Amino acid sequence: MNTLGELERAVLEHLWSVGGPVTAAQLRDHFADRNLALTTVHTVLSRLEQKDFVTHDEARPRQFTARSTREDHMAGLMHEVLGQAADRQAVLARFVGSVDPAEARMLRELLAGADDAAAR
Amino acid sequence: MNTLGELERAVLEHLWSVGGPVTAAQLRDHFADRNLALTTVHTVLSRLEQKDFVTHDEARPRQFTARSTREDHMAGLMHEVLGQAADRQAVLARFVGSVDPAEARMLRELLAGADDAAAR
DNA sequence: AGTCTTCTTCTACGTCGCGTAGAACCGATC
DNA sequence: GATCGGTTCTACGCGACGTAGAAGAAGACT
Repeated sequence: MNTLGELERAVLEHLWSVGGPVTAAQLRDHFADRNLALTTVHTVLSRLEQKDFVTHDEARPRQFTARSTREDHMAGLMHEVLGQAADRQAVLARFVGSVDPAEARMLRELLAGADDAAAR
Repeated sequence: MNTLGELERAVLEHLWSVGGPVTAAQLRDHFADRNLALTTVHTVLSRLEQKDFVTHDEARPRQFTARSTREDHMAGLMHEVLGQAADRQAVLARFVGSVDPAEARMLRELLAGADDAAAR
């Protein structure tokens, strides 16, 4: 399963919110409060790369980018959890049983749309 | 977030599948292939207790029980993931966008029911 | 009651992942 | 080719987890 450390998560989060490519120096500056050494940022980035969350180009100041969007990642995590369940339906039932009403309505609409698409 | 080790997970899994109370000795026997010492099982159980996944009674050979069901636990995990998302709706959209049709239909029914209940 | 047996708790060690960074190395620029 | 910023290598400390021996407690047996 997914297992990211605190800093790893924070870095990935920043890559997501920026959306585009980011250099190690920019990351260090973004986390100025933590007073990180540049090499620390590089270490974290390379670990994120090993875990396939991040890629970098070959430009001289390396540009790092998140592989997937935050939303896809999280939806993926949810599917990962669900995938480990023996009784998927039971889990889904508990899950939707405790989403708030506004989100429930949104889910219904989304599901109705999916149905239309499937029917066509 | 939730972070369980391999053995911790396996033990919890067994408690879930048994459903009822289980002794440390029974657990050791269930994992006979691993050749675990009883104390190892106890350590794992006490760590699971610290993490609030397990309780035990005061009977002489202690009886250990999982606090929540597997389904509730997993639904809870899904909510935990969702709870960390800035844009919950976007995540939900991706999520339901990739459930298989049968499960989508089930979800629609469940959500319709929830709506009825909320409307009353 | 005193001891034997069994179960439980305490303490500890090895390993691994992560935060952290110095040291060494590489590529461009003056 | 010396210098300077950027990159990779190597490593250390710490906390979590698998693992279990040693010590302690609660009954059982005589």
